[in-house]
Amino acid sequence: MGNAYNVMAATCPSRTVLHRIGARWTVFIVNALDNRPMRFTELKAHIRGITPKALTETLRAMEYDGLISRTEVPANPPHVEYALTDLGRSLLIPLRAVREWAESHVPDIERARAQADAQR
Amino acid sequence: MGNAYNVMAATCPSRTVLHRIGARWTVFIVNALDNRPMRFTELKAHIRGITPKALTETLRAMEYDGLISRTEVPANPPHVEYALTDLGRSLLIPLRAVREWAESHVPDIERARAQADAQR
DNA sequence: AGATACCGGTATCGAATCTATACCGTCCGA
DNA sequence: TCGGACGGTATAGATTCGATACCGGTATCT
Repeated sequence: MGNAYNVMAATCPSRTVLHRIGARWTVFIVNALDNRPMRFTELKAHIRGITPKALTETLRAMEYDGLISRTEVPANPPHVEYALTDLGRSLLIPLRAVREWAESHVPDIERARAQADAQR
Repeated sequence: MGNAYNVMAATCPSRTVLHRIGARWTVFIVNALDNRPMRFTELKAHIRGITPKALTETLRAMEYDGLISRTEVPANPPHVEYALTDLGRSLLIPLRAVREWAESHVPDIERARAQADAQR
């Protein structure tokens, strides 16, 4: 395939894309929206410890990048729904793998840390 | 499988692991060490735009977590080699996918951004 | 009608983090 | 002995982040 972009180049647009994906909370939001849309408050409750400010900023950035959609539902009472777009769903595949790696390698990392601490 | 860790819980150890993986430069270093060890200066040249401070700090943290090894080679002249450990190589699989996603979806994101800009 | 609660956020401020830039000691070859 | 590469540190400034408080609109309860 050999595409034209290379994240190692400082000025390559893919660098800014990777920077955005790697932002503190993006991986959480993408994983949270895995199998259904969610509301603002619902996301905030689901992703423990995220502040409303961080949530708002990350959602806005992801919407700007076309990863999620924001829909004001004119029901009674009205509310807002966030959902993954097709692009966001394609990102879910690698980011779910990252999440799973993190969850399944906790003991390995804790062991490495303990060993490093013992060494000193 | 159903492991005991869940990144969505604020106090779960997997959260700190994910935070570490998501740190600004980890994904670059893991991808840079893909197929061979590298020296400090080599890494700095390869990952364009990284500062020596950021490189040092990220390498130290990754070594602490057991993702890379740091070896002082007593050759002439002596030098230092950084390499992925087995654990680091296992992380390479998801992080390479993230990198590839970034490199292959630049046009999609640029299109979304342009459309968002036009809308306002 | 008034009080209360929930939703989807903003505003503000101090703390932590990241970047840019300059510098440093050691080793080596010329 | 001079210069340069290597593997970093030190310092300062800009940026980002997190904690906390607040706010306007809409229901619902009494």
